[in-house]
Amino acid sequence: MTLEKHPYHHGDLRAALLKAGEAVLAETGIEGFSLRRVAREVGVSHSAPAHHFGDTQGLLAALAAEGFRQFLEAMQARQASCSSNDPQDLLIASGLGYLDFTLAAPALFKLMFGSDRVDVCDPDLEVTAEAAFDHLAQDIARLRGVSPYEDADAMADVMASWSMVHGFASLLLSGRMHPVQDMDQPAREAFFRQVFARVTG
Amino acid sequence: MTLEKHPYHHGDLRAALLKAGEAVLAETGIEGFSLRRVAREVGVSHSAPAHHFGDTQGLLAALAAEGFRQFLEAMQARQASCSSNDPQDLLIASGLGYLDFTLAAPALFKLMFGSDRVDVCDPDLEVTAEAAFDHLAQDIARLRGVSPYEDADAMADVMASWSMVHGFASLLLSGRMHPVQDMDQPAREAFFRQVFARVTG
DNA sequence: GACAAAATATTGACACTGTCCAGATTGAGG
DNA sequence: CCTCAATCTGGACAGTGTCAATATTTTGTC
Repeated sequence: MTLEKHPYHHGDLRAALLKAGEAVLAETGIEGFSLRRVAREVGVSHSAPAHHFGDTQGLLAALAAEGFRQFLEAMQARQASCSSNDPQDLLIASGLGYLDFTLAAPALFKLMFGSDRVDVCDPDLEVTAEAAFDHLAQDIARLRGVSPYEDADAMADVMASWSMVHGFASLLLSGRMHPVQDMDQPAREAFFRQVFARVTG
Repeated sequence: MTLEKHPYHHGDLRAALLKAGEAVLAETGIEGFSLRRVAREVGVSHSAPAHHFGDTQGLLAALAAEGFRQFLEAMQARQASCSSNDPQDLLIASGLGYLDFTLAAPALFKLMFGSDRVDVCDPDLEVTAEAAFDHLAQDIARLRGVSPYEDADAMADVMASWSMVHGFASLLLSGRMHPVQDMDQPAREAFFRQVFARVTG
């Protein structure tokens, strides 16, 4: 068979669907997302994805899980490029990584945190989401010298920090925070530092 | 004609569609929302809504605008039932109203702040959203003694407060803030007060 | 009151969607 | 080699949004 474009078995269809799915999601947003479109993109029949992800919810859950991995990486990357070792600076770095991811992959972000269209009970998704939360918890642990899981005040710090950065990011995406939207990136970061410092400063 | 169930002209179809639309939205969520379903609910042909709202985006924009009105009312209601006149207490009351609305109409909240499926440029929507924002701005003006529109620090206060309460509400809805989710209402309110106080306290 | 114009609602069509089901193709283990 | 399970295809079905053509009613004007 010289034409090897369409072997009956794709080889690694699951990975290909995830990759294409992410692209489609970024292009069309959650509402325009279509399982058939993803299959078409990969060059496979419209009901092939079902064998790997069940239904649309399943694929979106897998994408969300992948999103949480990238999300964690974004926070870690900002911390890695942070010269300081001050716990406060490291927390802020996480916040900036949070924002980086949000702005880089808005549709994915909305999927992870807002959508009714994803199976929230997916085990892999729960694990990766928990890992991202844990990262923030450890930031606070380093800052307060006590684990949030053992100290209610520290847990309140986690919730406050999380709410602040998440609200900031969400409002930025929603298109309703006009004053901040119009800033360029450096100005926005400076503003965010100023705002974020209130909660832990 | 003795049977007056289906007069050709509905009378006030626009209002009926809005009402049914809100119910459908609450029941099925944004992703499951269907224009035909709303029309069916009202007992009218599947393309009748087009004459009043154009397309789905149009109806959803109108619903979102209506949502912002209720949203503002929820904040005002909490303030009205607030015995204190302390600006700080009034701000917190707004925050609690913010939460009230979020928990009472989660789908509407997501529509107003998160959805790609609503026409963000709808004039009525812009006005009502602005009015809600203004309410918060006045809370800060009262607290700081200067208008946020004329003072950058006060505007930063607005953004910080808004981000905090919005993040708290969003995370609560997202189902990812487990520690707070499991609280009953009084405990959650107490916790929110504690968290929210950090940003303006 | 009569009649044209505009607003309102219906019906049918089209392309698209997700999901189910029966069948075709392939790879792996006995 | 041969069976069996995994994988993939193609067709079917009900549902969707939106468009265009048509029907009905109200409104404004003479």
